[in-house]
Amino acid sequence: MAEHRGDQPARMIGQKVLRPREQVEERIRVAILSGELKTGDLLPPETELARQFNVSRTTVREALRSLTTQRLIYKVPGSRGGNFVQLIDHHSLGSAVIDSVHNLLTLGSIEFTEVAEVRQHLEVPAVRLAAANRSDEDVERLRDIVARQKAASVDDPEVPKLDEQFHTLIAQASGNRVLASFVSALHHETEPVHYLDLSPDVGRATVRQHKAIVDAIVAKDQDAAEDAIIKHLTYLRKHLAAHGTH
Amino acid sequence: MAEHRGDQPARMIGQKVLRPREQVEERIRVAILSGELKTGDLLPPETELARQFNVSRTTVREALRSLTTQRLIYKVPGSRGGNFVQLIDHHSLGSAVIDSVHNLLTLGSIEFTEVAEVRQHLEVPAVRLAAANRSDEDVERLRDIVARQKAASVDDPEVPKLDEQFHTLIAQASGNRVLASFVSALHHETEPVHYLDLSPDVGRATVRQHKAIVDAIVAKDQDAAEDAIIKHLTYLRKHLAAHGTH
DNA sequence: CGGCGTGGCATTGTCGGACAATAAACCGCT
DNA sequence: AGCGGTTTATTGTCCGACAATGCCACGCCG
Repeated sequence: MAEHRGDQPARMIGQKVLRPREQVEERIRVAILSGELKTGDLLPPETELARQFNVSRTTVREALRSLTTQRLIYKVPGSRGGNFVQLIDHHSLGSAVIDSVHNLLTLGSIEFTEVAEVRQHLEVPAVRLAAANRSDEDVERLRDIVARQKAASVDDPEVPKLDEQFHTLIAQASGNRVLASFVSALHHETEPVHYLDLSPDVGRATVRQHKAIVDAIVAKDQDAAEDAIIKHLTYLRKHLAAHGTH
Repeated sequence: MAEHRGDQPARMIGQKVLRPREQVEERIRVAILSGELKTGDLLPPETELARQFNVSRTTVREALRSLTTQRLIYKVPGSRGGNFVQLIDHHSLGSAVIDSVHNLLTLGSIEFTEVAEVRQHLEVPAVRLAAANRSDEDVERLRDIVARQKAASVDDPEVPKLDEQFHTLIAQASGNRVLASFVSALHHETEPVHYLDLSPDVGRATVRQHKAIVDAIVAKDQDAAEDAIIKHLTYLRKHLAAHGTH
């Protein structure tokens, strides 16, 4: 182990030269993705990693910074701190989509309507699958949400959050985690607008439509669920366009 | 400008303390997302940024490393190199989805079938929109792809790439860039399997079905397009299950 | 005159070491 | 036993230096 930096001679031709930082980053990434390092595991201290890889702590830190931004690890300062392996589940996909869509929207590289359109197209299979695959707990959670929506007044700041939870819950009940992540993420990015034009009438209608959707899911009636969600989405779209969505 | 580091006293209560790296990163991010810095623009050298922000180059570099990982900038070493503002369009969304889905699949946090299922659900609205919104150039490109697929032999290494291009082109023809990014990304992650069991018979049938889809899109017949894609997807699913997808 | 190596130069990449900031654990005083 | 200061392990930042990179200009040579 007396090898020193800078010795990658006589290797396969055409092999791209990897900078030290890239190699360190890749080695740690592979260790995580292969399961060698599991969720919650604490990596060795940066000085120790630097010693093991035989690079400077600066290089190790750049690799760790990149992995942190990729959400593969998270950093905790302090005595018992360190670099921990981040939990990586389907919510990561949702976060990634949210970030990217948010950037694209503020830059004007995509239109708001494109996001909303995709979300609506995803919600139809989501309710159908939910009606097919829902568990009893799903039903319980959905009824709870609808009850709280009925109780909330239209100017309650909780309203948008409840609506997002409602649609997210349905997507989760579908049993397809990719679908759930997409619906949740796209809903998160399209929600703020709903919040604007919310009259008591619209609020009551929304709750009624939500209830119809839940009833269909409870009855495991896929066609009824599809009808209900389409009515709901159509209703919302109408009451958005009326408000002038720039 | 004689202020020195470390002086953030007497500020709004509850205001989270931001580390220097976070502040630098945020300032640059805002500059990019606000349009102050445009695609292709060259940032000042790291030493100059360090001087302007009154932090060390190390800190600037960590901020830039994070922004690089987020694909907001890219770095070029060398004399005329520097940190450039990355092009941020809807393809960024596709890349983000690909990366995240890939991680989740190799970690076993999501199932392959979940990804394939969502993709198939998205392809239906994609062909319908394509039939409605296609341009003449879209038609040209699609016909070109199908022609090349017909010409290619089943063991041609181009086959998977052509299939991905075909489905991606349809999604692009829909006019919805979010939809196009999703379909393209999910297809990219689910394609390798198709590649396995590919007999000449299946190859011919695939080309025939592709042609039917294109014909429907050319005719702007949404219902026919939906029928055709559903037949195609069903056919593929059957010939995948037969092969035993672990 | 034109190609081509070659050395200069600006910039990023890495190094090494020091110190500051952080936060948990420890210890001692009451 | 509670409380507060102190120790300690680790990440965060600073500094200065040098290596690596890759464009550019210049000059050598054909």
